[in-house]
Amino acid sequence: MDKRSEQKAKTRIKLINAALELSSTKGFAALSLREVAQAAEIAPTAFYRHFRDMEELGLSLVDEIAVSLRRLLRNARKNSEAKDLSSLTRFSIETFIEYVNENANLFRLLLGERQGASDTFRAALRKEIDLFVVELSEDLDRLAVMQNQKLRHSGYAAEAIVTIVFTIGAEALDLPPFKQEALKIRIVEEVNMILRGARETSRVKTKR
Amino acid sequence: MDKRSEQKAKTRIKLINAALELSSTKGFAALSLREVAQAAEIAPTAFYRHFRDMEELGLSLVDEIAVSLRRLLRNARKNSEAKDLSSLTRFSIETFIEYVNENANLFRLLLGERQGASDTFRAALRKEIDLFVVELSEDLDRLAVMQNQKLRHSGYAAEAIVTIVFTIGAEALDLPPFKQEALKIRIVEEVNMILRGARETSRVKTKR
DNA sequence: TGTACATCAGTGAACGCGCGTTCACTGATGTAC
DNA sequence: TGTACATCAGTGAACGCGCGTTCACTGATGTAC
Repeated sequence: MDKRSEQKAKTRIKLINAALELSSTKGFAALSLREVAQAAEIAPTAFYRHFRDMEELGLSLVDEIAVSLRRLLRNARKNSEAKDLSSLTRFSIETFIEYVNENANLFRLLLGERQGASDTFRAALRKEIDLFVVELSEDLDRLAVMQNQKLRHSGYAAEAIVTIVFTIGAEALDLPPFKQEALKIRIVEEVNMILRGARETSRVKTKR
Repeated sequence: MDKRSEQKAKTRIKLINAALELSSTKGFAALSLREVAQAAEIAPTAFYRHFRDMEELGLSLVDEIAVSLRRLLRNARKNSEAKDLSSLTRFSIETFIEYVNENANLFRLLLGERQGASDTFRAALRKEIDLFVVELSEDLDRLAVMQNQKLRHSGYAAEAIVTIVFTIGAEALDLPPFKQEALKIRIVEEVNMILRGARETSRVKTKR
């Protein structure tokens, strides 16, 4: 690869990381172009070689989130075979919390700007979350078949689970590790509650 | 009452409303003291007669939210007698969506700053939401007794319900009224799912 | 009631500062011959 | 390979602007006698 474009790519990444880091404390909306440039160790004017303005940078951050979410899903699935539903749930939630800790800034952005940010920004984030819900919904259906069970409304169940896991999981960001264990338990309990509620108890269905 | 303090109170309310209105489009974090003052039609310097800084104003907004949430709860309870659980759920969620529409700006703030805002701000919001969860949890227990049912973990159920209703309900803010009906159905389905999962099917418990 | 003084919400000028953006530039890297 | 020119990521000065905050002030309202 070009030495020139290689260097450019590096600077771009520095900008993205700087924005990610700064946004985690004060929120993306409160960032200035100049402070991001400074944190990335370039002159403010060089910013424009990479992004038209802060909004465009923001959309790149959403892309980062998207890539990262897909990686999360892949990891969770990789180990999802030959397990009963209950330990799979537990395992997936642990994977998730781990991911949240490793990508704290990305995650804060994902949840923090879901409301309040610009329309474009908000829509882009919504799209990624919806995608995630669809994927989970398909996984739930597949699992149900494997376990000879039926789910009503796997779509609703998936949406409810994602909402719970993301929102409560976000609290992990403010907690010391030793308190995260209790959080995991809460999430696991609530997700199991949803799964139980989504299951068709065949006893009710078949007339005896 | 003092004519002077009466006037002062009016100006204070103007400041609060201005901040609420402005924050709904760009987020509270992005507001400047001067633009809030201008929207409230006072000189920037008069701001200091009411609040030490923007953070203090923010905490007053949280108070507004708190008052408003309590009013919501009271309304929902007022009509909660002599109804079966399913129509009560439906009714409560309708009350809630109505409330969200009427207090759109307060609600946007409540959800938007849950992440990302300053620590004080975030903690204050968390406290209000937790209070709400506790109240709902007690209501659920009371209802279960009335209906001769048992709930496991009414606390978890309440937390899951509040998370779902608030988060999905927030989407109502971006929707035209005719699309809100579908949203309500989604919320009702998901809440029922949680309630179903929380119910102890006595068949499982008693040994026949 | 009238008068003299105190209070205090709101004003307007002024300050230094960081902001986003423009512009002409530099100098290392890339390309054509 | 060497040379001459083109490209373009990053620079630094400069701009006008809105920011938060200070300060001495005004004038309506409140209070004491």
